[in-house]
Amino acid sequence: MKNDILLDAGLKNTKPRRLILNILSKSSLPLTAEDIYFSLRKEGINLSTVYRTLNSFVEAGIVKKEINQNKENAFVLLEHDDHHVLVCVKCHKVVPLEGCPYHEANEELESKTGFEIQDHNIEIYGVCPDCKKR
Amino acid sequence: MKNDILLDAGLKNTKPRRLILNILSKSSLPLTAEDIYFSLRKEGINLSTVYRTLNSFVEAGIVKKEINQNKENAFVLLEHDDHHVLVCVKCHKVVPLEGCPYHEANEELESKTGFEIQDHNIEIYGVCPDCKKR
DNA sequence: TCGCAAATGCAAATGATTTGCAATTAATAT
DNA sequence: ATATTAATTGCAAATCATTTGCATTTGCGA
Repeated sequence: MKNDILLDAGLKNTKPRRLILNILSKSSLPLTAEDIYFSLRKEGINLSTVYRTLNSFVEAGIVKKEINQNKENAFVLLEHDDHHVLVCVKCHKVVPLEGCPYHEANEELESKTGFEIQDHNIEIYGVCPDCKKR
Repeated sequence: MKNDILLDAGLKNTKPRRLILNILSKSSLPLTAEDIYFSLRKEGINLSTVYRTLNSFVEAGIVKKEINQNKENAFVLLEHDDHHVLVCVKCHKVVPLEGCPYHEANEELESKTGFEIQDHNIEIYGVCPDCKKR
């Protein structure tokens, strides 16, 4: 069941962790520690706890730490990582892609490398049509 | 010529910027502001200048800000981004991949989206052979 | 249910990044 | 080549993000 995410990772099943996991699971965008702290303001969870929890989630491989569109440190559930995006190097627009042109290659990659592949993330950089006009 | 990178980006061609660009161009790994500051210690460049320069490089689309293996904020020349890596979600080992299985799809993607593609970055998450054993 | 290691909250400390301002420098027009 | 002007820099101080120490609480296994 779902709560085993924590147990499996060797983490005690506590209220702050359940709450934070829940918030992350509802957001496909990466969230900053502040974002999460704010969502939890009525629960009285401490900001230190948010940071400590996020760090242990990263350590456990549940969550990925990355830079969000606003250049802040942010956290996203690995399984929610927005896998395929085009990023404009001029205006920093981010356009999600449909489908995954890399799916077929996974099996080959698994046998070649011995990795058990769970997820992947593709970012493509270029100049968007709007910025090309300028 | 190479120095036009700065001019093209609308940035004045100054000594700190040339030096920082040069350091970035020699490293395929993402570097922290501190890393760069340290490399420049004999040049007497101020740490604020390093930060300001890196931010304007990011703004100009020359450089990407990302989280390095040590979970710090770091900067890498877009053209040096280590494009294809396997990341173990258990031990955080990073294994670079040879070749790019996504290369052929670029042309199709350009015509489909109108983007002028310059670069791309693929991260694949999974469990490495060593961690599978445990 | 008990005992203990792990987790939490709080306040304080640290570390990273940004900012204000005066002095300098690079690009532009003369 | 020089003067003009806006952009850039260095420095010190401020701010913001993140971590830490410690006393208290809580979850989990015996």
